[in-house]
Amino acid sequence: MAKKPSTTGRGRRKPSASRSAAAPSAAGPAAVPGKRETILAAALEEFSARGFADTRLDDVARRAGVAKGTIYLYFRDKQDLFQELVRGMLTPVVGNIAAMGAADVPIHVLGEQIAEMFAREVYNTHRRDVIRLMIAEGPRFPELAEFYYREVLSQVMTAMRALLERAAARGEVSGDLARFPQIVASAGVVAIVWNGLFERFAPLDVEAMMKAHMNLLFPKKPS
Amino acid sequence: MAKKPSTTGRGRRKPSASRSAAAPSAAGPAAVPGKRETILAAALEEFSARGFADTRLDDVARRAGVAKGTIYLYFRDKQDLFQELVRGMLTPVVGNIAAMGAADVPIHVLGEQIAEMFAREVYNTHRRDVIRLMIAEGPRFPELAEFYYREVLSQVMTAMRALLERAAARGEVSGDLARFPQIVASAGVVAIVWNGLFERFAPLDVEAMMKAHMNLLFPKKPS
Amino acid sequence: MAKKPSTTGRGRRKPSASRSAAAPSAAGPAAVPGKRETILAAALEEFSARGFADTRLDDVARRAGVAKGTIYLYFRDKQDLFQELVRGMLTPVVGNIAAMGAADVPIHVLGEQIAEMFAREVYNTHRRDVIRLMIAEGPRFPELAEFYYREVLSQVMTAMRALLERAAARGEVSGDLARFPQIVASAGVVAIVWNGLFERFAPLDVEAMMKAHMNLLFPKKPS
Amino acid sequence: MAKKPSTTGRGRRKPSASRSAAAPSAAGPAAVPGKRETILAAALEEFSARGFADTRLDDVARRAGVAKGTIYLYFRDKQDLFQELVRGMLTPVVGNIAAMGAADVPIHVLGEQIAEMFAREVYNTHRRDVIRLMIAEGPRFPELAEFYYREVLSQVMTAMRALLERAAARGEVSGDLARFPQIVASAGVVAIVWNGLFERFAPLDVEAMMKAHMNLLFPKKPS
DNA sequence: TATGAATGAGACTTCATTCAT
DNA sequence: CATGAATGAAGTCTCATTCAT
Repeated sequence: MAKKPSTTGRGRRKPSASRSAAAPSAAGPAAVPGKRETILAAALEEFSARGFADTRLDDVARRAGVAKGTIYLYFRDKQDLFQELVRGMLTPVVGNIAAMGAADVPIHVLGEQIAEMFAREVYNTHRRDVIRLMIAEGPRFPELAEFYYREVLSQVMTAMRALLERAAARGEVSGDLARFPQIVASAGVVAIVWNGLFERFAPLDVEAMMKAHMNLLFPKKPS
Repeated sequence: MAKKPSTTGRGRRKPSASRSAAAPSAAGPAAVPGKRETILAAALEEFSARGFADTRLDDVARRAGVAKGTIYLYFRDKQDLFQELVRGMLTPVVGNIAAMGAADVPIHVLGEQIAEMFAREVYNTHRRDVIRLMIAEGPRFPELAEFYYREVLSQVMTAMRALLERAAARGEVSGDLARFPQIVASAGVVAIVWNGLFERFAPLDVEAMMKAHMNLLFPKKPS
Repeated sequence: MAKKPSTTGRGRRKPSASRSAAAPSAAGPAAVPGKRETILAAALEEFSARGFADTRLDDVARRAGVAKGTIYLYFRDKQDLFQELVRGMLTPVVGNIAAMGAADVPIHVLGEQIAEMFAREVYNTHRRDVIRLMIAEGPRFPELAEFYYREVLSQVMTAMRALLERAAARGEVSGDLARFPQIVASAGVVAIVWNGLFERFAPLDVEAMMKAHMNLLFPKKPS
Repeated sequence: MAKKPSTTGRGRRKPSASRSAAAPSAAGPAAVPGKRETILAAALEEFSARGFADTRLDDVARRAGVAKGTIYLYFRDKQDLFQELVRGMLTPVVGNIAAMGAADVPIHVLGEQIAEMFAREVYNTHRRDVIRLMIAEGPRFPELAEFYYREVLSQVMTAMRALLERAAARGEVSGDLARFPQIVASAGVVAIVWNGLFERFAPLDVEAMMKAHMNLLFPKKPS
């Protein structure tokens, strides 16, 4: 970051465009269909490996097999590329959770399903890397954090809360859980963070831990 | 960082010292007693606000009220400053946990104590910021992550595991918890991460959530 | 030079390439044909005037009429620029001497030819400046000195030795000269050094001195 | 070098003192008798090893066993230290040559004596290093070059010229030599330069080369 | 005299962004 | 649409010099 007014990089900052209007990321050229995706895929690799600040667009371009200038045909700037990456990766999962809340299965079954879904759809996916990025760079991208909350997390939370309230009404779980749905996901978050730092020498088995956690939160026979 | 490993330039390159021993961060000039601490405090503010890469030593210096070069009297370089900051902040808490494992109180009481201690000693402290930094920058500082694990976390884990195993032997908790002591801390971690991103518009009450979590993990009357 | 071998900073450090292969100086962008040469010419002026350490790339860039960053498109760093300059200037002369040894003229004629060639091809040329640089900075560039010896001087020496041995066999010169071909060139070297220091107030006529020297080493009528 | 006006280093330049008046180097404190010499000795080592620009006063101070500030009690600045070093080392040899011209021995004997004296008093001495420094840094120290010429070289030249003119009058040598006394010393200069660059892998036997040269210039039996 | 902590100007190098082709 | 050479602002680190003790 340079000065307060500007936002990120070091280079010349566009003297215009208040980061909201502008064209590229909104619509984008539809011409070569795969190119935007190619760039996003390359960006994912690079951002995951180095974080936002240390990723060079040169490397993204090289990895995507395009010229550096081409990136600017599809994205306003580095930050826009980053945001579009996160947005594109995380938006699709929103539906999943809402769907899970629909089925009316016992909470302890649901817990296992959630753990499995998380492992399958998120953890063993590049989405894990994106969430890691979100966690790491989020404080510096308030806009993005807010977007992420609004478009993704809040919906997940709503679905979870509904689901937990129903279970509470049935006497399956404590009402506290509905107040803090984050608790249900906490093992997953910890796994992402932990393995982000210590995987090399102290790896954590995400799914096993999540299931253990679920079993504690939702005992099978509360008899 | 900018400069490079080349070999000629005006200054002779430091004979290296593999970033660990070396003078500055080890002892440093003791002359003005508070100066090192002043710089560390300023660094904490800046790193917390902007992350590692975007923090300018110029700003650290200005905030500390010293000249830029002075920083280099006490720290080898920006990375050393960062590492010393993390090290200095987190090392002191190691003892706390070990101490808690000693007392032989019922697990559900211990849970509350842990939640309180975490809120008091970590969350409502600059240590929260340092942990946030650690989480954000850790993947790019393998050395630091390793150090942090070795000096801090592994000891916490050991103490927790011991404590949980004793409780399991007494039939107070499931044996699964001893396998994943991270679960006990997960609410705290999630709180740090969550508030790091969403505090402005969706703040999370850490202590309340941790206590709720503890009550779920360690029910008061398992009768 | 300033920056350092650290590991974090914004830019990923170049995977190194032991300062010899690597891209820039090898091929470089061929686009604008003259740009590399323009930069080298500017570098020659600046290095000649100030020496390696005191030359600012800012000045080189200004003189070449390019932006500072452009230099890094063609050369890895300041040292690479320096080395490429020396290499490019001196390599071409290698052939000259070898050619002179071919003709089988009396040694005293050859001596005059060498003196003339030296004056024309080296002394009254920017090559004089490069040799001056080589002499001044060589001790700090062992690699470059070695390269220079291997690619240039050793070949010159070999040619000279052959030439002198033939003359010795014919009884034209003492065998000592073949042991120390440097002697034949010594007047030229001294001229470069002398005028480098004292030209303003005590200039030395190189060609005259070299011819005088040649006449002493190779008397016209040894009868 | 910073800007044209200033002279060398990078640090704050004294806004005053036109490098000529000022106290330190002129008289210097006489108090601790050896301290000035200690510093000069340390400076010799460092300057010889690294050249002017790359020598750090920190290292000079450390080597001399004094504090950095102490250097400024004896020398105005880095350049003054350098100049005093060169001056102090070379001034003493002035007398030697003048003395040699006095004795009226045959020129070929004198030649051998000069070669021996050079090897003994200069080459196998730190004076070699100083001359190397003079050659390397001279172009950047016009004043020093001038001083060196005025105080040392010109006298050597005068003595040599006289000596050679007498020999020429006696018919021992060509009159050309008196025009270019530098020729007599050229082998010595070349040796210093050559070994400065290539000693590691192609060392040159100075004394042998000088004697060979002398024998060529002053044949033993011109009968 | 001597010290050595502190200063801060300076220079190298990087890389986001632009724009002529 | 695409390219990639060129730009130049920015930031880290160095070290000559000062000055309070």
